[in-house]
This record gives sequence, C-alpha cells and structure tokens, in this order.
Amino acid sequence: MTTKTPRTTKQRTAVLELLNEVNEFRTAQTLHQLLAERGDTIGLATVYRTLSRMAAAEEVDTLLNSDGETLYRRCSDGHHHHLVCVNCGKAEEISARAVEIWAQETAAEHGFTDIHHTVELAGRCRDCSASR
Amino acid sequence: MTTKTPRTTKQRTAVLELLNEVNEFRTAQTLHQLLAERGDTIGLATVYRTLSRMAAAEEVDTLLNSDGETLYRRCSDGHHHHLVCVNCGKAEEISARAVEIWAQETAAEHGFTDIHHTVELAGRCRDCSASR
DNA sequence: GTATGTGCAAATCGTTTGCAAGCCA
DNA sequence: TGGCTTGCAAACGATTTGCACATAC
Repeated sequence: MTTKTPRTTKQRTAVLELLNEVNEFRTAQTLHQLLAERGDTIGLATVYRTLSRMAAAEEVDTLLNSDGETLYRRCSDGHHHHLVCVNCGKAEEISARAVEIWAQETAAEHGFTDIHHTVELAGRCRDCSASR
Repeated sequence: MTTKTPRTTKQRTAVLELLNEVNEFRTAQTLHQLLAERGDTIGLATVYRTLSRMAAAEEVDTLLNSDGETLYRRCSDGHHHHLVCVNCGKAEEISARAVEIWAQETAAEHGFTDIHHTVELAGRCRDCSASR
C-alpha cells in the first residue's frame, strides 16, 4: 500500500498554513474565505478537494454539524474525541478511555462486530458561558 | 409554551403508520418511496415537513449519516443512544449511564456548561457479520 | 515532458420554500 | 368558514465534477 504524496503547490501550502493557525473546527467555505482575506486567491473547489484529501489521509479531522455541513480541523494523530464550544467553535481534544471500553463491551453484548463509534461533546466554553 | 397539535391528515397518518412498522433509521427519500410502494401518494415535500415536525416534537429520532443525509426513526421517549448496523440499518437503543456521567464530568473539568452529547455506535450486527 | 493540481462554471442532490388549492376542526 | 396542510415546482446551498490550462517533479 504505497500512498502517494500530493504535490506541493502554493494552494496546498496555504491551506496547511491556515489550518495550523486556526485550531477550531471550520467549514470549507469559511476556510476559503479566510484564505481570501489573507490574500491567498484559491478556488473554492480546490479548498474542498484539498480538505477531502487531507481528511482521507487523516491529516485533518472532520465533523458534521447539525446543518449537515462538514467542519474541518487540523488534528493530532491517534483516536480521540472533541469537546466543542457551540458558540465560538473552539474545540479541545479529549481522550476517553472509559468510553472506548464501554463502546467495545456494549457492542459485543449485542453481537456487533467491526465497531466504530462517534462521541462528541458540545456546550459553552468557560469564556462563552461568562460573556453570555 | 403551548405546543399545538397538528391536524390529522391521511398523509400524516400514513407516515406514522409506516414509522411504526419500519424500525430502522431511514432517509426521508426512502420513506417517501416506501409510502409510494404501499399506495400512499404523498408529496416528498410533505414527507420532509412531517418528519421535521415530528423530530421537533421528539416523536422521532434523527441521525446524520456520513453523506450528510438525515435519517429518521420512531423512538421511545427519553434520552438514549443507538447501536446501528452499517449494513442493514437495524438499530438498537442503548442506554449508557456510564457515558452520561463521563460526559458531565469531562465537560465540567474543562469549564464547559450547557453540555449536550452525541454518542453513536455503529458496526455490523450479528446477522450481517455472519452473512458477510 | 507528463502526470497532477487548479480554476471556473455547470451539474448534483438532499432539503426547503412560495403559493394556490384542498381539507380538517 | 378559516386556517392549517398539501403538492408542485422553483429555489437553495453545500459539495462535486468536467474540462482546458498551469505547474510541480
């Protein structure tokens, strides 16, 4: 399984740089707009293509918001979950050993195999709770 | 807050009946097609409107699949989670006290308030695992 | 040089909405 | 009757795709 490395283009570089600075989950559209604001003229389609590829390569994490939009965020390696602020979008990674174990056990009890789970916490972060 | 009861129309009745028989998560489009197959001619838009309303009234549960489509399913009351088969769509409700507690604690530790969580397990059910 | 990436516009596709006509209470 | 519902078609909005051109390697 030889995964071929994508070419280094100024667009791809720009997206990577942006993701390194923005540590919250953002839609592709928002990211595209942010790129435009900092002077990088990139086609929206390219942003989508780039993000999809990065997601496939697990270089970014994705999330579906309640509107069905896909949110992207640069992420550390390994399996983890998120605690996302519904107001400002700030996200923290959290590990959840307890949940991992529970998921496996529950699935096994019901005879399920090839288990995969989704666990996301959302709420108002400290700052947004204060400035309500 | 007075929630007004929707009128009883043959369309609404048909959707309700169908949901009572189909106990798996299905897309609005699929449900619409199922209605057509059993002879109920209902506009797709009406199916969407009805399902949205039922979802708002918590008469059905909704789920977003990885394609961004909304899945609907008749559901028991109260807070619970699902164990869904990725192959046949069969879903079982599971309660997860352990997860509820973990969610609250984790959120509190990070200073988050108004917490709400999403926990879904997916995999292959016993039958689908066997007939692979 | 050539496979790959990009931009643009058009195409998709699930879902929503406007509006006139129909139907329940 | 009078307002809530429906159907149809048009509108929407996020994402994808076709294709000609540009570019990394």
